[in-house]
Amino acid sequence: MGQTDLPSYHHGNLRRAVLDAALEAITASGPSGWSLRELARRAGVSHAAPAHHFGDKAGVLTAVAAEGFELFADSLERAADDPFGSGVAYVRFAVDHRPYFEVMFRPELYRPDDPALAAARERAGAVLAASSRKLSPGGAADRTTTIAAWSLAHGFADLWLSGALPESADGDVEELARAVLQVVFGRD
Amino acid sequence: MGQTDLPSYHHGNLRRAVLDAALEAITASGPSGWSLRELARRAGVSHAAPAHHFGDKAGVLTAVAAEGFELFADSLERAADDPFGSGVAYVRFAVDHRPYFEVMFRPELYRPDDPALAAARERAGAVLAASSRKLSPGGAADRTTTIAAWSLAHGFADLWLSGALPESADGDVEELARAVLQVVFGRD
DNA sequence: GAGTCATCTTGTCACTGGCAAGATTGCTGC
DNA sequence: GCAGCAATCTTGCCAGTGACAAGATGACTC
Repeated sequence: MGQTDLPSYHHGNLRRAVLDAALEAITASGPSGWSLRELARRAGVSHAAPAHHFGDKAGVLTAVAAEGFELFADSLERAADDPFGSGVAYVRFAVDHRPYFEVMFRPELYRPDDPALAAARERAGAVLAASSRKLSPGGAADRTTTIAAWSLAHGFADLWLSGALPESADGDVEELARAVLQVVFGRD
Repeated sequence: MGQTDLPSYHHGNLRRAVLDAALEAITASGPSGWSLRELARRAGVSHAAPAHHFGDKAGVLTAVAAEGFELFADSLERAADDPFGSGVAYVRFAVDHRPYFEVMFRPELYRPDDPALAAARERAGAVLAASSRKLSPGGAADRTTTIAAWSLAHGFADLWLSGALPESADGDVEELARAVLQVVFGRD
């Protein structure tokens, strides 16, 4: 019985543990309602351990945003055939991965020029642009239509998450999202 | 020469001074990038003075949100005749009163059940609802159209403020907003 | 099994939020 | 014109936080 579950000096995967703790904390109390030391406690390490991996609090949020944009790009890619489906996927991502979404579009929280983050953000942007290109193929209004579609999905997601829509309380997100997105995307 | 501009014990209008300092600080570094003590220093009072008026940090942000919703309702009222104009006013408000807007739709930052705030929020909501009622008069799709219009304006404003739109760098907000809003509001 | 280096700990400092107790001053009634 | 009162603001304090420095531990390599 030599081997016990005594905590070893080296955690093994502290980086992931801190990120997971951060996601939980953001879910519970927003992107600023927690401390680095609290994440350290949740991961069972000393108060200064997270700093080694992330530098500071902004470093943690940068990593969260980067991972978020990667997952976001994945989600959008799976629906890239169809602009309407991309819109639904946009809203679904916001609701299903709320802690990521709450950080991603708030660049003052992290370091927007971080290379890994910038790459992920641009990948997501490219997928989004490609899918919206199918909305109004060749037309001169391309850019305007793209921004309108993006704004609609983004605004709906943001209003839903903030609880501004009374429907947030009990309604079904996807059902309402489909009806709303139809207004611009013009089909079912 | 008896009367000098020596700082008196009583500030005179500390509440407003702290609010103004908060608005400046939010403009500079977001709704969480500052401390109560910093606001006190800016207002030239002791570190505990703001607490008397606002209780704590959430109290300051509650007051900011309440004032924001009042100003927001005022802006929307001036454009209430016309749904399209309301949409433009929505975006204008977000851009012209950015620090307010950045707090208003983030209820985890303040106390959403504060009476003054709730009243202001409901006033703004009522103005918005009244104006959007003119969009699709009598139709069954009323609620959906309303949410779509709201989402479009809100999403555009949020994306613009976050810098997600490349156009944020140099373009003219109102021009682009008008073009984008037209997609749902369907006129110029 | 010695050297190397990433990982994690301990210790520390200035700063923050929030509370308690006291000082100052405007105001109200007389 | 002044006594008493209540609002306003101050000083002092404490636990908790972010950030840094220096040292301990152990995994990995040759």
